[in-house]
Amino acid sequence: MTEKQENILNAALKLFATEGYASTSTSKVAKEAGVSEGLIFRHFKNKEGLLNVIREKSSEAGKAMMADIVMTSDPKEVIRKILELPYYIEKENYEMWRLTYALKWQTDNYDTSYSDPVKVVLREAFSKLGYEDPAAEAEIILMLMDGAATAVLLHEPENKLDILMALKLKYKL
Amino acid sequence: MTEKQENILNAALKLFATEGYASTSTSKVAKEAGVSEGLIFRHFKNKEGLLNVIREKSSEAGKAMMADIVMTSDPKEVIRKILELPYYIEKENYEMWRLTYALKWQTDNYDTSYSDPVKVVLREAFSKLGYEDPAAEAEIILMLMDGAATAVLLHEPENKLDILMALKLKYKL
DNA sequence: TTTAGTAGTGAGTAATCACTTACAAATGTA
DNA sequence: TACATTTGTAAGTGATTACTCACTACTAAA
Repeated sequence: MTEKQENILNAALKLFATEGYASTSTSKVAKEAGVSEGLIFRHFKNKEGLLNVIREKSSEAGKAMMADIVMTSDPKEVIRKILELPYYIEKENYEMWRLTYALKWQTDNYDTSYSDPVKVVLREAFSKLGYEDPAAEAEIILMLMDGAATAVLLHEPENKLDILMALKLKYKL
Repeated sequence: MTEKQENILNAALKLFATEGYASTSTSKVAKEAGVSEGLIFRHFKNKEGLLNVIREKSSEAGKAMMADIVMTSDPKEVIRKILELPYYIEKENYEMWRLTYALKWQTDNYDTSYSDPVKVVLREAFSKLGYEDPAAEAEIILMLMDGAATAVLLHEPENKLDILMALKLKYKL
């Protein structure tokens, strides 16, 4: 991965995340990256290829975060880690997550590859804890995580820590 | 509102919701609506004007749904109604909500005008019920609603009713 | 019946789109 | 050094974009 390739990827991530994939032109990406427009096509074949590389990187980052959770055996620990995820997104990864969440609403684009294994682990966790409907509880936790991530990414509530505390209390963590 | 105007609005809503605002051309909207492209600009000035009319209609629909909740006095009833919202979205309104949720991720576009009053009512409700941190609880309910709506709109979980039941149980409704 | 305003169209417009091509510069490799 | 490959650019390409313009058809009031 050369320096200019990374410049292109960084510029594309920034622009796709803030202005949207469809409304970001390849010429704008090139200008932001400080390279000629043709270089984008040399390295990434086409605009979608560029998006796919970014998506793949994001997907890997997501899987890495989930991998730790999937290996956790203590059920309360599993739930705690998932609830904490949105509140420990690092500033430098905001754009990546914004883009990921925005792309969810594109028609073709629904990927369960790294939420499915978590769902399984969650069901086991709630089962161990004696909850009545572990499948429903797993779904609820994921909804909660999704809603929390959306809130953090879009309007960053000022009582973040209070919310997380109240959440933990709910699950007696 | 003439018939052709409504045709344009319906076509635009459908296409904006399924393919995205930026990647839907005015010519595509015109074709879908069965009118000349020029008519769109006669009636709605420009592409953004067309979107704004749709947005305004959606916003009114949203406010109407919230109005009932804001006037409810019984605290448990307030919470129940909000949690139920995503599970009673009518099929005919799916496109409207999909578009609303997708547009949230557009930069300029964060509108709290009809979630703010609900937040106030929720805080009161949790306060009345003796919860320790009503502000955080209100935020959590809204996150839950948001996550549930996202789930329903994007992948329509097959255990919808179980989830809703488990949710109600959590708040002793 | 004249007049005026609105509804509607089809053929334009310049600008921008994603992408290609021809070629030069840099880099590796024998 | 000689040669092959990769990296990079500038100037294109046709297609599509949002939008305009000149015009006709229709409706309603004076």
